[in-house]
Amino acid sequence: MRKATIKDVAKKAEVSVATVSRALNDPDSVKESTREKVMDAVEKMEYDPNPVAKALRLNKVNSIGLIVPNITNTSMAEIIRGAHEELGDHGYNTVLFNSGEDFRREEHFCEIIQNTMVDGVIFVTGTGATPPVEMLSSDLAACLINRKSELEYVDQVMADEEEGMKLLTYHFYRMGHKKIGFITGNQQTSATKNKLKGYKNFFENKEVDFNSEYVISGNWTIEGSFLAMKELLGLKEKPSAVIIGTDTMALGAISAIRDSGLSIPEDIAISGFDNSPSSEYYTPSLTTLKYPNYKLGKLSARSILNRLKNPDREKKNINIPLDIMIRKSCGYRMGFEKND
Amino acid sequence: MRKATIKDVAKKAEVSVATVSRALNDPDSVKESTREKVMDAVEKMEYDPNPVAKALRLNKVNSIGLIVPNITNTSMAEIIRGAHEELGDHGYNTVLFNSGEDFRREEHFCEIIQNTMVDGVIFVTGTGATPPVEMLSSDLAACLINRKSELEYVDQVMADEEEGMKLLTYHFYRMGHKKIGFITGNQQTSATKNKLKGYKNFFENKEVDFNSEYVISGNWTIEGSFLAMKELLGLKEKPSAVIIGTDTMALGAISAIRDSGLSIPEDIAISGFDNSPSSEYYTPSLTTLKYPNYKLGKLSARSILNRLKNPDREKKNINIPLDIMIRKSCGYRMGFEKND
DNA sequence: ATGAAAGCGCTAACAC
DNA sequence: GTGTTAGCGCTTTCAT
Repeated sequence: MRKATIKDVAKKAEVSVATVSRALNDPDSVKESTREKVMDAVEKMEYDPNPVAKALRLNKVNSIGLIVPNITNTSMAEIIRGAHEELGDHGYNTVLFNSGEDFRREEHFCEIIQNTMVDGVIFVTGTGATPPVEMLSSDLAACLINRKSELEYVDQVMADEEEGMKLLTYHFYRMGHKKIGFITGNQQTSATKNKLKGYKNFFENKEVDFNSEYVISGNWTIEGSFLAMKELLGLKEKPSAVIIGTDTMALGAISAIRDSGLSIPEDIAISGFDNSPSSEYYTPSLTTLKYPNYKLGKLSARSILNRLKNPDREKKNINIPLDIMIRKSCGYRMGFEKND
Repeated sequence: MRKATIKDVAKKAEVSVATVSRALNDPDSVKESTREKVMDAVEKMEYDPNPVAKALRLNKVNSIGLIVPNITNTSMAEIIRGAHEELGDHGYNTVLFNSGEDFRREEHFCEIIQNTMVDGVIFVTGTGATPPVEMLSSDLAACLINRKSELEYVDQVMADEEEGMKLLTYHFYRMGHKKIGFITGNQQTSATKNKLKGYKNFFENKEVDFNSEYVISGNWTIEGSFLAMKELLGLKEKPSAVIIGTDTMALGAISAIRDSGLSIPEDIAISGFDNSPSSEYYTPSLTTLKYPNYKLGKLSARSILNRLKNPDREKKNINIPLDIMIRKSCGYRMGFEKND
């Protein structure tokens, strides 16, 4: 049988279509007896309002596009999960676009999304170029995850590496460490600069002094990190804890410590930074910082929903602190902090 | 500026809206000069046809819902990737629903999807119950992945365990094995029955005889498999190759072989079945069968697209053979077969 | 080859 | 509290 329309329901309930619409969308505005008649007819005819007609009328489809570089990647999956959940909780659907790290497909998506039924777009960017958000018509709400954009109407939510570094440093401080070293990546990069900012900022508010001898570049390689750790270990007052800029570099630092006959975390406590999948299996397991992927997804969704409600609000930049992932290498024994 | 509509374009191009529509959707039906005028206006006004209006008029939204139990799972991600790609190639969007293995949410999705702008639904089912497809209004095309349904209008695409088992048996046969054992799971289950069918079917067309001594239940446990392998090894004519019903059970079989002082694959070649993530790291790495997730996604999309084209076609069941994953435990040395 | 107009199913402004 | 009706933006029949 043909799907029932509002007209059919109106006829059956012997009221006008307007009343049916009201009974459904604003029940209090119709008399109870009428409402019951309508609901009865709705039930009997298995009436489902046509979402397309509604969308046309209201100029609002209740869907958000989500463009990701690679669903296969588990961090990405977490982002999607977070965004999807938040959107769903607010009655929005998630329209997925997977570019497979292909910039041309990303561009293509930006093009076709104009002809797609979405109220807004969340971009998750991969390692590649910044997505061509400029292509987007300005009446589409947009939010960027982990990328910046100068566009005034494009919100962004990012993982806050500076804050993360502060967190890590403070964590060691709380455990009694006063001499905390830092093996950086390439110091020219903004990633390293941000971390350095977090590291330095920490000292400003503590009685511990910043010591430039404790900051050495590991040059983003395992070997570089090995050398850097050796250098730290050669200091007359060697640090009792060292933060290493990436989990991979930590591998070099670990072997340098072993090489010197020291043990982790007893003689020296360490942490990595980015929670690579294998860091859990290092010996000892590596304390590190984890991208809050689920939260990134969730907050980006919230952000775009807010912009939809208030299109003219000013650009919003959200920075999410990274989650600290406490494992054995930092010597903390009080159990694990919870992470999502 | 307000988004341009077809009316605006018509005015600018000094033609009727009908002509604009035609110029866009059926260019050959308008005079070249007119077409150019129209296209010019379209360009200038940055006109994008409103997809919602189009959808209302054509009663077709060009989107398919994809309900999955858990995006976080990598097999699921592959399914999504396959489906999304195929849908995209045919101009369809993918509306994602992630139930998080929660049956209540799955039910909820079945409910709201009636009020969602999709032309059809693909269900990927997890370990839980069969999704409540009966709830779906029959004018929504539906396709099930890895589950059966009696409903006449619901297509299904499944991984073909029987065919997979045949593949595996044939693989050993090709390598010269005549005595091929099979350690099954619980023999009451349909999964085991299907595999057994594949195993037996193989012998029907070969000069090798089926030998019931070679089929022993490992009872789905590591210990059971250990015992089963011991039994096979104790046969006067012990098999030279053994297929084990699950990768996990293979662990028991492996230790039984070691325990008997035999080595894999030199003395006895083995394979597992389901490509568990760790099977690659067994010693030796385990030859096994892999679910063709990407293909499952791709074919389910194709299936639903076909049904949309031809709503009255008869129910279609697609069985996809599992991909063989050749590693060291089977003794095959000619390189790896390709897998997606 | 082109235009006028109906209508997809719904909501909301207006009238009563 | 309820009905009438215009109109969201598009495609398509029917005329011309």
